[in-house]
Amino acid sequence: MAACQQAGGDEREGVMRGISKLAQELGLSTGTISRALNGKPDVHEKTRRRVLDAARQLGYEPNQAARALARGRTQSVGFMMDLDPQAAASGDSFFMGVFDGVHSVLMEHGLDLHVLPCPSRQDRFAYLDRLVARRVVDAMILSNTGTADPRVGLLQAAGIPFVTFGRTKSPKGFSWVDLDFEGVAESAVERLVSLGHRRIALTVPFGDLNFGVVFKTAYRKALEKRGIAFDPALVFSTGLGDEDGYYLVDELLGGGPPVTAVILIFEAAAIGMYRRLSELGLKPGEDLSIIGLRDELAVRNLAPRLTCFDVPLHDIGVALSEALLAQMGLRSSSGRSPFVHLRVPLGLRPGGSDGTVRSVSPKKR
Amino acid sequence: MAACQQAGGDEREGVMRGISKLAQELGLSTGTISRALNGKPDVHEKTRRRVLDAARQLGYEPNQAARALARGRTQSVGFMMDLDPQAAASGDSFFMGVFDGVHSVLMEHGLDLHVLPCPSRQDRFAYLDRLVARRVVDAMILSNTGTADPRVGLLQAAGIPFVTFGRTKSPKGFSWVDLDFEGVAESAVERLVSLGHRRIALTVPFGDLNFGVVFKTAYRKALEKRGIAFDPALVFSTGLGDEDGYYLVDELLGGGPPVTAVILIFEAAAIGMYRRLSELGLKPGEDLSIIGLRDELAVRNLAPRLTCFDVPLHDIGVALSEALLAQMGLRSSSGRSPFVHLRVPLGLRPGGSDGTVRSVSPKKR
DNA sequence: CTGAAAGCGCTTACAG
DNA sequence: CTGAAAGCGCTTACAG
Repeated sequence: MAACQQAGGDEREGVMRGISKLAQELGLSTGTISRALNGKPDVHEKTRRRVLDAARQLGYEPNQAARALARGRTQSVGFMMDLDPQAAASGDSFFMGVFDGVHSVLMEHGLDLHVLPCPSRQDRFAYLDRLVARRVVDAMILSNTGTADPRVGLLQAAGIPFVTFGRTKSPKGFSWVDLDFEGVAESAVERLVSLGHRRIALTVPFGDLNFGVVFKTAYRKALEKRGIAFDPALVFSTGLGDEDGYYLVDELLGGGPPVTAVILIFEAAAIGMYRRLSELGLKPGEDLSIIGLRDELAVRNLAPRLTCFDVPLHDIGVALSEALLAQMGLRSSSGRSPFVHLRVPLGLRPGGSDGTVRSVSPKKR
Repeated sequence: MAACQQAGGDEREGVMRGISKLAQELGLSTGTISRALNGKPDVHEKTRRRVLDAARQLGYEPNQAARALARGRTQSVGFMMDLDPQAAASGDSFFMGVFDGVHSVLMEHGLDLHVLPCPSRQDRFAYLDRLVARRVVDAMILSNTGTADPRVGLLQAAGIPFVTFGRTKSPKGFSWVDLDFEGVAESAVERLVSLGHRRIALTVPFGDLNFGVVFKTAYRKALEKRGIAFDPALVFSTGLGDEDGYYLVDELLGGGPPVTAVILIFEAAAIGMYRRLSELGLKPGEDLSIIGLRDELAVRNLAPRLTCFDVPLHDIGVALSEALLAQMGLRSSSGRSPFVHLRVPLGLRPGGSDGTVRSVSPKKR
């Protein structure tokens, strides 16, 4: 039956791919197909319907690479996430909720979200540089911003729309969304001072993360506003783990005039603190007041319950993508400035881990 | 000097982009540039060096879309992750470690990793279908496999190399890596039985996740092997939250002959269980023995320490990408079968949450 | 060893 | 309203 040469429509079908197959099938040019599919106005309604029907039936979707090349944009947004091994180990689900929020907004604009995980052993700048040079995405969301984050300049120079989740030292000239560390510091200090505390410690992250600086500055301002001198000796760096809190307790209580309260940047430390306090026969909320940052599963079973803050992850994601859309020119920026600078307020969730001050007499170890 | 037509190097530079700019700069054809950059053998070593130097200096990276279109592959791998709001809320950092492992292997083969988060409100099949049809990535890693997961058939039909993190009901014809739930069930049951327990409950996830079925089957087998009849009334479905454990306690103790031990699929439930037991004046490890699945931060501060298992996230990532490389033909499959079926063993971490059985007389509520 | 040319699968002015 | 054609920025047989 079959001739030795491939001939006729059937055999050819296998050869044509993508839009040209559709075109052949419908007896239309690829240009018309493209216009119909992309909702261009100058297509006969009947033609458009035929095209749409056929496309659905054949499961046709335009090839991403071809479309991106022709259009000069990929229609996708990258979210760069650090694969910090410490973060990975510490039950940090911070981003899942954010992604969901980002996605919900991007979808409406036909944009895809690609999470681009930067391996722990790789340089963040180099990783981003390569992505940008290759034009893998049209726009970027950066997280974990450093105090002076060179990635910002890279993206600016490349002319890629972007928004950061977190400020940098000089937060002008680009859009960012960040947690309202100022508000957190203010309400935590306010709460502790009103409970009678004067020696209030603070923990900040190791390394060059900008929010450590922001948090410290806000804490200092909140203290001084209430006539309490800032004491640099009361600022401690910690990691994300619970064990950081364990050792912190001795540092807090071991020195000169003991600290009576502490505000934690990484709430997981509270877990270790409770443990160590218990060993010392001391009680959180009585002998040492503790306020954590984020209410998350890992600290939710502490007794007494940890006083901390609600972080609206989904809302943060929404805010990030809306700021980004404005940068991409897909949404009119609401204000006079083209840049969004948004500090997301966190609501305090009072627990029992902070209380009125009382004289502590820790056992010297 | 300049004719009315654009002429000379300078004016043109702005116009030419990418490889042709490089070609012009060096006085070579784009073909030669391409071959030099891609390490093809038939390029003069001196030429190659010139090209490589110029590329580095100009920060040239081939445009991703153009390259993908020309080559017919994107050189990137997708990792589909569900943005389950429940998972997001429950501190699930499970994937970060896995990503890092995946990345470490893919890098060596010049492959990029794109995490493709499927929004909670979107259908997983449709989401994947679109990605595949658009040829966004060359290969896929799927997670959270359902009992009968239609995504497997989709990928098979499309001829896209893939591997799943998790089995399905019929785990033939494709590669998967999964936790060794059989080993977990066996060693948990073994441990509990040797402590004298006979009424051992099990929790499984809600919904159609395959590992629930696998876990239950393995549990049943482990029991029967020891002459203990399987009792379906002792299998409970729970979610990922700590509160699931809270209510579970009453279910376990409230019925007929009380359960003396439970094996948890989601260890966070232990948090709620400890809380509820404490309210009832009962003690984990004494009045009720508990074994959790994964050792994670959220359960690490329980006292007594929860008996559970170590999950080697990074190794899992490595295994996934190696299985995938074999599918992609980038690595010879070691065995006779082209498919990898790997159950990753988990090491037991003994804690104090399980102990010898003793008669429990819970207060009736 | 290098260049000229075709082609990857789309989109988009440009004619008609 | 539709088609023919050029072009997006690469890669890769094919000549030479």
